[in-house]
Amino acid sequence: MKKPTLEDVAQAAGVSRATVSRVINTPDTVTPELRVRVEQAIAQLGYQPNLVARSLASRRTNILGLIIPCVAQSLFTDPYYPGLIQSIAQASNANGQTLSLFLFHTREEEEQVYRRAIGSGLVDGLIVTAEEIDNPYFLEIVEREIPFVYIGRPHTHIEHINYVNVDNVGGAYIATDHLINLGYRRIAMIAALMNTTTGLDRYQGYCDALADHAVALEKDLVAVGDFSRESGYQAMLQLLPAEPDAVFVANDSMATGALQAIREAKLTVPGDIALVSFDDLPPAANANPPLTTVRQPVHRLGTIAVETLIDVLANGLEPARHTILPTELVIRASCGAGSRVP
Amino acid sequence: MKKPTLEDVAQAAGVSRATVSRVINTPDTVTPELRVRVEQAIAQLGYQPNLVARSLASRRTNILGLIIPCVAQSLFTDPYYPGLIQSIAQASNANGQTLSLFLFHTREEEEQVYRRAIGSGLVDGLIVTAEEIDNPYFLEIVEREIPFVYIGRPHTHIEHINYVNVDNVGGAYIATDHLINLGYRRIAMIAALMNTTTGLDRYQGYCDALADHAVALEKDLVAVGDFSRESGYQAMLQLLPAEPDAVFVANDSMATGALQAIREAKLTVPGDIALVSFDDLPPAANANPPLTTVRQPVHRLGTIAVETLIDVLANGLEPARHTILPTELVIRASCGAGSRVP
DNA sequence: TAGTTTGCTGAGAGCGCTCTCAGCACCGGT
DNA sequence: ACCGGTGCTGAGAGCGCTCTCAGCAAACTA
Repeated sequence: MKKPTLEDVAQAAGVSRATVSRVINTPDTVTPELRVRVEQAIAQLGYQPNLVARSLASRRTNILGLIIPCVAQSLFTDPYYPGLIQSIAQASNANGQTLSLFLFHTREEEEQVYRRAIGSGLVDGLIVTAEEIDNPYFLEIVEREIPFVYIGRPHTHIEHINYVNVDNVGGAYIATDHLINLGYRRIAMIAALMNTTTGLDRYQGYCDALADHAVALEKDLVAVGDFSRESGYQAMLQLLPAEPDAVFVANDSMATGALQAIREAKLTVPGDIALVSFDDLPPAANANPPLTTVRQPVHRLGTIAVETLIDVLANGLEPARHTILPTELVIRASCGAGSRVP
Repeated sequence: MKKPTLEDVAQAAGVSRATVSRVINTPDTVTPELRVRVEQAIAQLGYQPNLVARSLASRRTNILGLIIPCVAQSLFTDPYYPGLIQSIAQASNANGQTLSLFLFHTREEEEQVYRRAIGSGLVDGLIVTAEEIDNPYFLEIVEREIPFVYIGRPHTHIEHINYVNVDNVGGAYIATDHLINLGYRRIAMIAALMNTTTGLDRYQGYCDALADHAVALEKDLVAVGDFSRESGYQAMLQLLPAEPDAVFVANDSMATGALQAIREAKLTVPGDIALVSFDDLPPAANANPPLTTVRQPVHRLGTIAVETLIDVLANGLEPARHTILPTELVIRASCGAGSRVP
């Protein structure tokens, strides 16, 4: 049995195609009597509109694309992306949109995936995360004026980009500030990828806090990782000889790595070294000891990204929308607050 | 500037629409001379086919749907799904398909999401994970003969379901068998949700192994969790009074919870209690001590699911395809192998 | 009463593509 | 020279929907 079409419903109800379309899309423009007849026909035939045909005719697919370049497999190891994907999916549902996921790992995949996401008419708009700022495809999105929202902070040299981001500078500041207030002075940092704005901003906040308290920034108290647990472990190994009394780590995953390095060095947290990190994803609360960490509102990040995109779709690209979400320090055991007299 | 269409390319190249279409879809049926002319026109105009129009005409969208019911937020806490999503995305790319993600958390969302995924013509086929077996929408997929692949083992009372699964019974068997061979005798199990086939199968493997070695199955050596870390913690608490010398835990997340409960009881792993779990996701290797665990090939699971679906799409529903992937025991510290003389 | 205005409905023209089918040139076989 | 292939191409009919616009009756204004 073939799927019924608008035409079939129209015939069954003894009206025109246009009227059935109206009953579905703008019910209040149809006489109640006719509407009921059409609704019955729809129910009886089990009619469901064909979204593809609708998209072609209306030039609106109601599909949102989410682009995530899976550099360094971090999608797999860091719970940040699952949370983001989930919230974006949820927000898409709430707005009646379908979500298409564009992940890629290699350059060839990237080319192919972007081709499908851009200019094929498949998606109405795009949410882009963690893309390198000078990526040619990313620039193409901007130039072709495809409605999109960036998650993160784009480089400033491109104007009029819609984005939503968390306050990384501020979060890193309060984390470092917290350590200083607890009386620590040799505060190290395990920073992250300095070619990402996130890595840059968190380092910035650390520097700002030190400066505001007139604590000198020492070169050998800063190590750099790549957000992964393993890199946190290595960075901590590198930091240990400098004998820090506290470490601010740019994310939770690296902090768990650092924790292991400290444990293996027969030192304790926070007794010998205090730790504060960033993200507040599940590993933070589950670590031993539980991590004091800066919570970023991942869920709101996704929700607002979708809402911003919907707004752009409805009201045009101008003016550019920017949202910076506040962060919050979650105090647990690893910073030594409570066990310590400043 | 409007997007160029087939018609525009045809005019620019001085051929018919049909010929341009052929150059794009079946290039070798067109005279080289014409083909070159068309290709130049395409390049010059920057033409890209409109996928929506193509879908409507060809009745093939090349979109695959992935349905994940986010019961109990486990998508967020368990790294299983991120890995699965990633592999499915990658396999979709490799097969020139676009992936649409259908997640939902509430009943209303479920209704809405399923409506969009089924019968709207949006997707060619579906990959369904972890759905309750008596879910009405799931049954609808089966009845309407929508091409789909189930990830997991469906209940046997529905025939002709394509599925791909890991050998949960076998994996649980080798895990338990391993503990028995190491000389443990009071082997407890933290099982998982007995209304899932995964939970059931892993329990089955445990029972089988005990039976084969003539070790009695004791009621108070079995506790049940829901795959979450927290439930593993609770289950371990419940098990502790029965004084097991080893525990087989149905997944890694619960094992990390169990680890914490054991640590808090001032007992050591594997000294006082040995632990073996299931999954081999990142938390397993990163735990303290590292977990001996049964590795399931998550990546292949996703790849094969996609390939099976593509096969169904190309060659029809019959016969039903079943794939069971083998599991493998990864021996680390938590089982006490090496430190123990059986 | 005539002339608007208003409110619904149906006809029909697309949306941009695929795909069948007829048409036409050209081939070799007889 | 005739005929049945063979290989390409173009015309045109959809795919299932939206949306404009004309048409028409009822309601209002003067």
